Amino acid sequence: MTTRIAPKPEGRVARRQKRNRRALIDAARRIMSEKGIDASTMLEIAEQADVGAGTVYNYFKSKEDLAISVLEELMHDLGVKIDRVGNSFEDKAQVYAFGIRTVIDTATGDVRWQQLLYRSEVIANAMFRQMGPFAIRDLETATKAGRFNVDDAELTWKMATHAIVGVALAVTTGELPQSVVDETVVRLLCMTGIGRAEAVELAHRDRPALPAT
Amino acid sequence: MTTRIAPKPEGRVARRQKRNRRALIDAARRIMSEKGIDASTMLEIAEQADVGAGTVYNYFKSKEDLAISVLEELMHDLGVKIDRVGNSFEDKAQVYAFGIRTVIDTATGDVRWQQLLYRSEVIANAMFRQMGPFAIRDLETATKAGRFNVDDAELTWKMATHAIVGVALAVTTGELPQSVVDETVVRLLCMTGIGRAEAVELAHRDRPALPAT
DNA sequence: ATCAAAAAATGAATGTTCGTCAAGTTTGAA
DNA sequence: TTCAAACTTGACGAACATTCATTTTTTGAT
Repeated sequence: MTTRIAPKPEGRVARRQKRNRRALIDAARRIMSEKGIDASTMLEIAEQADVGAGTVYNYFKSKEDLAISVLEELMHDLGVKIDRVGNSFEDKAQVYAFGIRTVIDTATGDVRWQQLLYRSEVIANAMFRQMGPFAIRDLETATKAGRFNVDDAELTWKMATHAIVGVALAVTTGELPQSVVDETVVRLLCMTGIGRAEAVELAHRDRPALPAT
Repeated sequence: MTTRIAPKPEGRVARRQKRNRRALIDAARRIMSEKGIDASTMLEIAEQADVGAGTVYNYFKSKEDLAISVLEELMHDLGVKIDRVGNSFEDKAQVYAFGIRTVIDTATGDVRWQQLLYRSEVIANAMFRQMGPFAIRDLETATKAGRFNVDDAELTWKMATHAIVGVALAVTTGELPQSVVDETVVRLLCMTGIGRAEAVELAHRDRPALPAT
């Protein structure tokens, strides 16, 4: 006889807060993707999310903090999606190859990413943290299987994220042509200590499409 | 009998402009190195350079533009200095290895660089442009000599600059220990298509010190 | 159901900084 | 000396991130 009505595992407040947080991240992503992080204003984001200007600061410490949340979510989602597909490969080296290939394709192809690349260190860091667990695991697995030669997977992944963002930015600005993507994958694979010939072979295997957004 | 006094190849204006430009870049470098690019104000830079606030904009289109000039000069100077020493090596692969090693050591060791790393894409781009002529030439020379296997040196260098800045930033923030520098050089050499064993050997050869600043 | 205290939301106000501009100064040629 | 062009200046406007006093909503005790 403690309670007759169903227990409330989550109050109205919690729900509203979840809604607000979600609305803010969605609004920020839309606006920041369109105009770039710096050119986006907190007021516009708040309006788009339908909350007061001050409310944003109940949820995020600063504009930078909000941008980081946006980027981390973007990276997290892509990481999970890649991981689901990638696990189907037999060759463990191919798992990593598929992952970096897909990230680069997304970074250079998805308009939602392009404006975000201008804050390289922020996006690279988000990529490092959110996709790192998968990428580092793949590097280590492939090394144990004798395919790669990587003893500091964390460092290798750190280098890879920054290189990926750098190339994606150069492609986006037109400084480098889209066609460098292939060679970028090859170079990143070379970084794992396999020779170039093997890297080329690995980079050119057929790969499945990602499930749609 | 045209002029008796020494010819004036350069008027007072030109001299003042040279002084002002120099003073501005020096002031900007000092202040930006200390507080970071974003936290530096144009007013403080102008005062430090002893010119009016508006004058800065006669020399630089914007704060960003001034920061780029600072970084390009920093990169240019280091590039030239490295190039002078590097040319003494017989092994062409060693020239490139020495170059990237020195850049990383400087980036992680010189306090004047540390605050600047937070604008990764700007500093990586300055590095790409100013040291690119040397680095790309070295990559191509070593490839022709059969030491490296690089057919798109520009891309390889683009990736290297971003990776270097990324690692340097991680070391600066304490996210990665200083000791990763060795392995970073090895990975960057791997990127050139030589195998890992050779990269390790190349990275660990003795190297001469740079002449002091 | 009522109410007071706590939590959250609000948007007007604050403070900072970039970049502009009208007014003043310097330059060097005539 | 005179003058127009080029340069310098610092006060100012506009934009924006963040703060904070107030108002609104929620909570839980009675």
